[in-house]
Amino acid sequence: MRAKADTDLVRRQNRHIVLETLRLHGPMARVDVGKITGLSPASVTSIAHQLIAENALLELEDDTARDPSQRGRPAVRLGLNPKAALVIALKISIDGLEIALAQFDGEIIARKTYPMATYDMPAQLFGTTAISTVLSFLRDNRLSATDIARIGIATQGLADSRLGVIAWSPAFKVRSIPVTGPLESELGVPCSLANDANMIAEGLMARDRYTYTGTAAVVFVGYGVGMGLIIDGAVYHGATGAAAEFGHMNHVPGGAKCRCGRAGCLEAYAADYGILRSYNDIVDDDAPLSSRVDPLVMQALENAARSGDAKALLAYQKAGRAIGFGLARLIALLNPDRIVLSGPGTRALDLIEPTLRAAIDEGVVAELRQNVKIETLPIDTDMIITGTIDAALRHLDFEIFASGRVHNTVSLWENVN
Amino acid sequence: MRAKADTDLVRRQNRHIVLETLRLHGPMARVDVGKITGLSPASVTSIAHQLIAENALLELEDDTARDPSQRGRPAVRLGLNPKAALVIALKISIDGLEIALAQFDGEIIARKTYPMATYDMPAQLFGTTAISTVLSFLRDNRLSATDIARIGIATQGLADSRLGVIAWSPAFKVRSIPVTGPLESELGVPCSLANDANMIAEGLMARDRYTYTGTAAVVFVGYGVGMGLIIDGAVYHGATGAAAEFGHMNHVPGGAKCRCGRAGCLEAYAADYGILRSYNDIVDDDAPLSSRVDPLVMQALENAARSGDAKALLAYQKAGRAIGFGLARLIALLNPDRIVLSGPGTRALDLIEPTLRAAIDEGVVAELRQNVKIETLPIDTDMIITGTIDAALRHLDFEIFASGRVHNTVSLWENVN
DNA sequence: ATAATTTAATTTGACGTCCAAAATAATGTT
DNA sequence: AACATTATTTTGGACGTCAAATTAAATTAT
Repeated sequence: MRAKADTDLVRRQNRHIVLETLRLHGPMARVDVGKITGLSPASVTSIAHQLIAENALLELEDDTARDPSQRGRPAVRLGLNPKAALVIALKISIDGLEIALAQFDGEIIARKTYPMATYDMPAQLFGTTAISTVLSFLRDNRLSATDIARIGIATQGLADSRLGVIAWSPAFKVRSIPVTGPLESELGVPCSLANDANMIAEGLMARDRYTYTGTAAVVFVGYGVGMGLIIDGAVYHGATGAAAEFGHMNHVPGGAKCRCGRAGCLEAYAADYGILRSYNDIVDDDAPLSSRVDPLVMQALENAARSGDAKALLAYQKAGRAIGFGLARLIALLNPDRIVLSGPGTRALDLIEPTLRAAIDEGVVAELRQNVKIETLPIDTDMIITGTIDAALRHLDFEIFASGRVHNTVSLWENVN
Repeated sequence: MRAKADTDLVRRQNRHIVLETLRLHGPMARVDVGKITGLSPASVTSIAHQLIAENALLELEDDTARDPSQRGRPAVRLGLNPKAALVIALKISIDGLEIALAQFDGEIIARKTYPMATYDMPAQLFGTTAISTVLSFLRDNRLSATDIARIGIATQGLADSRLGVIAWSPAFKVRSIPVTGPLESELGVPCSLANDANMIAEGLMARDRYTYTGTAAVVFVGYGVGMGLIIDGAVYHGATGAAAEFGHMNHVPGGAKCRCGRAGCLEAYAADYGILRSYNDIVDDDAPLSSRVDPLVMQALENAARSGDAKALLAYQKAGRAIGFGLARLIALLNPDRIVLSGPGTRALDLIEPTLRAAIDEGVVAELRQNVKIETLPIDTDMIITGTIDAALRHLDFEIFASGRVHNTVSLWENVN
């Protein structure tokens, strides 16, 4: 049941859509905000007045884009105040921690990748190491933790975003690694943890808001197989925040052993290491190969397949069939309107696509199949970082609009300059 | 992006939660509505005044429940006006059409099952037959189509609720059967078509609103295997309204032939006819048996399995394994917090449950498995009808609250009496 | 019987929001 | 310099919620 509504809710909602409009379309005049949102010019004026007073918005001076033959009073464009707040994105990988610093307008103003031997770390050590790494990053940028409004953290594997714990990840030997707890208590900054594929979906939505309004599944194929699920125009996180573990959706009961400890996961057939194993003809119940495969090795395998190596081609076909049946199952269950294939693995799309499409046709009834658009998108891994930033900023939009009072951890213009 | 808000939205929203509260908890005093919704007594008075004037609510006279030692001015209970509107639920089965007539308060005041040889019908004939059946039902109840505010239709198989067409159903030999189109144009009543398992989920939510707030999957096992998916406290319909075809989610690529025309669907192992086929040892690529199995036959098979018939037991175990792996895949993908097993097939739960649970444990990583509650619920098939009514009434709540003006097809008290 | 007490519902007045319309501002055109 | 045009702000009315005061309708106490 929805909560009761009052005039306060009205203002919050309308402040929110003004912020969202400017974030989505970039700076524009008050009139244009009104046209897009449906708000009257009077209301836009009033809301903008508030948000400017709170330093969330700025009136832009540059009339460079102005047409000199345009009659009438010139429009004053409104834009997000880049200095309204700073957010940090953290990306956890098997061999390092990537940190990016972004302004309220989304511009990344600093980034650095720190080597970190995550795999052999005990569970408690990760938090303290991450804290000192972030602090060092902040020092290098002449900032302190109090200047940061929010930290978003993306990880491979199974993230329990409700508890802020990495339940399991290929980047770690151990399980149950607490992340947001130590970071929040030490740095005093609100943190959120999520799966990296979900953050790619966030990035995609930030980039192309009007395309992803219904239900879409974004598949990310590479060293692993991930998925971000967009349901009714919002990234779906599930009960504990671990949703859309497409890579560990079972493909064949009792099949190939997976990094996660189970047998027959889709990933064990379609991730880099799975394809390589197929090629090497290792029996299914062997332990999985080292989970990170050298890209050059994969490149060589692709070339071999393209130049007629039947065994190599078969390995890719097996991968395509696994992904295809996984998608067929997803289509039957969720009836999505769009599936996006992305990730480094799509370089070999010519090798896997025929069996992938055949498997979908074989695995799901035509009436369901025909309503879903399947497309390929060249998404670089950097979208994990940008998507994490987008998600953090959207959260701030909500905080700022929701309270009317700026959250106490949000650095206003005065604090930063 | 959400739409802009104004005072009109506030009233609509608050009218809606007042109606919803009364539908959920039954009649109560204005004060209590205020306590539950968080609205002030003044606002409840104002909203109730409007809704009473529109004949959506009534002040109840019966103070039977009143405690005579209760001091103070006696509370006047508000209740949904049973005569505010009438809705009809239609349930399409392979051999008949069930019709139920319900009041605005949800009480079913008439129902009848009409024999109808659906299976051999040409696609266009169903609509005209259904229309004349509904008209005959209405005549028997001294009503005309203009007295009906809404018709909800539930069907087995794949319903495209966006187009109002049955894409495919075991009740019909042909495909693409238009349903809402002919009914709406002939009767002049808004109609909606949905899958029967989705309507069971609607009924479950109407009964137990506070249990189903997050993500839950309701499995219905019987002559087929269906599923209703509740996501974020609302039944999920997917892009075309065909969502949650769990029964036709592939289990084994190239496996047993299914009624839908594909091979290896979960249903082909776990529905009555699938279990019977397993028992009869028919090779997988044979055509499926007749899709409706006599319950007595299934009863005999169950008894055989319980008294030590190894082949019969194996058939049930195969069914459990198919459902288990299907649920494992669903858990990996959606990370739900609740799975409900229901339907006539759960009579044999003792036979299928051990392999079902083993398959889940085998098919999904423990960290995901442990967060989902799996329970069994004795749901009778009648919940398809009641759930369809619940869904139709909730839609009316929305219409009434949304417009403030009662929809023109809604019969008010004056029209009916 | 009558007053006091208690609880429910309504009325009143203040406040916040949106919007239409009028007023003002800032430019180009004649 | 007056006019036309476009953007923004101001004004005043409509409508929502709510707190507080008032009214209503019962029981209990005297």
